[in-house]
Amino acid sequence: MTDSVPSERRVTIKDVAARAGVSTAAVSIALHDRPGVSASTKERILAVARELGWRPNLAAASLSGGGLHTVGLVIARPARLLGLEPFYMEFISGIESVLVRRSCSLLLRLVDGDEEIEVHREWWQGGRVNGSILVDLHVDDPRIPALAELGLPAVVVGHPSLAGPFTSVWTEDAEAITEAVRYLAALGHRRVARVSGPPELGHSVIRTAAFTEVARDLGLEARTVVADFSADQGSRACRTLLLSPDRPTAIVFDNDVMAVAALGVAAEFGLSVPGDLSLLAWDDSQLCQLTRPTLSAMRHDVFSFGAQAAEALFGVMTNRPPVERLVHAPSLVPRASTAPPRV
Amino acid sequence: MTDSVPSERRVTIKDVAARAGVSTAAVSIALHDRPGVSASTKERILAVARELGWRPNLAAASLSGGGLHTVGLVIARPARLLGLEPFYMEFISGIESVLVRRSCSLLLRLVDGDEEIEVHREWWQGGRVNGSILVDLHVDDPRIPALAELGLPAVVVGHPSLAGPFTSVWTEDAEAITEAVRYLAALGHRRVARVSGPPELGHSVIRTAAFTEVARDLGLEARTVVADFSADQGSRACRTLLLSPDRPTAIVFDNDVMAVAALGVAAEFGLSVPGDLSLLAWDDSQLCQLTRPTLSAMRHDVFSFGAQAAEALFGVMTNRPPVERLVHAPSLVPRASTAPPRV
DNA sequence: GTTTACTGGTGAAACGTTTGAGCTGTTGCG
DNA sequence: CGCAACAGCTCAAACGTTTCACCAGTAAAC
Repeated sequence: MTDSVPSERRVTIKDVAARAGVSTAAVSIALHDRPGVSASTKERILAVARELGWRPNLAAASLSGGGLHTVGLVIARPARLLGLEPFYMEFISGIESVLVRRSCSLLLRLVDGDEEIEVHREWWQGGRVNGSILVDLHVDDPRIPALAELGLPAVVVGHPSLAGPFTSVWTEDAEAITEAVRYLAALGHRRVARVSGPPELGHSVIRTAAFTEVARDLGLEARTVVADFSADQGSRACRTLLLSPDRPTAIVFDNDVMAVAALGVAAEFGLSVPGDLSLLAWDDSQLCQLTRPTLSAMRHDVFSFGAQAAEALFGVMTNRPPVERLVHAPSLVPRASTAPPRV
Repeated sequence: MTDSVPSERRVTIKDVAARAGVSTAAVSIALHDRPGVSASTKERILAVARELGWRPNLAAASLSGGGLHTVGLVIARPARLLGLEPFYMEFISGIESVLVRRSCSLLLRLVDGDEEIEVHREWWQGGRVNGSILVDLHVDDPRIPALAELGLPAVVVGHPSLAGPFTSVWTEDAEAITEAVRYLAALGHRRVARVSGPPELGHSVIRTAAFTEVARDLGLEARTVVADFSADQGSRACRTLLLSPDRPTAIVFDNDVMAVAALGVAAEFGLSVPGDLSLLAWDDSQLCQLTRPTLSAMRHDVFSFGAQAAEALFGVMTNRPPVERLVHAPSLVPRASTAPPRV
């Protein structure tokens, strides 16, 4: 194959201006649909721009402070864990669905440790993002004060009580887990357990508190075992529970991957699901419908969750007053993995 | 909460220069570790930069043509499908593992239709990316000539025969599927089938050809049914196969999601896996180990695949001579879903 | 017929960095 | 001693936009 010619010089706003017989300022104005040029010249400029195949150089634009082009997302989880977890990809899809309409792109970074703040600082001070979305909110999250001081426009995914001065988007976890436990109680379960995500995460704490409270109210025996969302630790946690003297007859999981893993553990133990053991997943993805038995789950529209976060971020970036956005409460989708306990 | 002060003015190279008593040029030189300043001044400059908390403004840098900061990735699949498919997130993780070491970020875009070329054009001409990774290569892919003409540094994930002038990174699919079919034949299967991905994809074509060829060589009865990687279509394809007069005793899938779905279909039909039907997945992710029975799979290290692609891209961006990189052939991981057919 | 207001535009500075040409002072060589 | 070579540094232009102050013309108001 012949080396393709790397094409002529990049066409700039200057070229458009020259060809249209106006100044670059006029071109800029026309392209942004701002008042200052007549309708006819605007048309002419736009036509020329189209004809020449002009594309904005956003590096230049962001240097001189114009436009919103990029939002940042940093995910701080071990890379290997991310593959299986459908959550993030769906969340990202949701974000993108909003960005695309605004011709905005997503800058993504996966980090292992706590270098997240530094990444945000580089991005923001480096003029590479116009705003960021913060996920996996911790209790007393150090990112909050750090990013607030930077003046970075951001939206936090997590409960407002943890979000400091930032706009936050969250789901009503407490309510959802209450619904879940009530449901299990209604089926007749008296000993329920929960396998949670990492206790540093804000929503883990919230769910744990609500879980404990509703169980007490209903007079159930309840315990929570900590895991980290991975299949491995989910299995381990499940084994721990099943080996305990008074093993629970129902288990709620903080995501779907762990619930799927638990299905395998139940098989190991020769327990039938849902006969001997009921399982309830969280973050209902297609995963839950692929297993046999299918998994009952707390459904949560992650896609539109991401979209909401992005919308909120645009609100912040365009200086609309901050709001707290409750997306919705996950709702119970009963499938084949939950049933009354055998007596 | 009080509005946090948006912090003082951004600290620029000029501030550093002033404080260190040198010119901005000297600072730039020192920061890039280029020859032109003495060791002592360099030290001084770096110290001042650190002290002042200077961060490079990459918008400015890329305007004046310096440095490699961003690589682009466009994924063109329906957003909803992306959630479940572990492939991309793992692939992205692999890319990131390389980028991070070079302080480079990933610009991501999900598109629905064929607007991908336009996105690349905007990114490249807009000075937002220094190079891109192309995935899901089609036969006669229109992106190849378009991007070649742009002069965009890129790496193609797919077979070199489809990559035009670009460096390509690929896995030896033909070899792998040959291994898979040989394995099934060795187990005693005489009627094998395959559920493929979309036929537009380059690797679908390659796999189909190889599958047909090896089956003929081995004297097997073979057929391929087309699907699109989704659980839904995977199930449908599987049903089609199981309803056919001479139903196959073994099925190979082009990804893992469809194989998992097939497990459910087998259950519907009252067929035991692997007794009545052997299933073999592709792109072995943790998903394959979560099911009961666990799924035999063609393992493929997607993470390092992504890493390789990123490495290759850096090669291209730094003008190292183009090479074709074979990552490796997927290898068979036998688990519980494959066995000799019941007679 | 002068002032006022507005429309439609221009010119130039600014954003923060890189880079190549040029300048200075010291050292080495003949 | 005179000149070349070089290290170490400075100057200023350039990258492509945006924006703000300003100006010319025209129309409306008085």
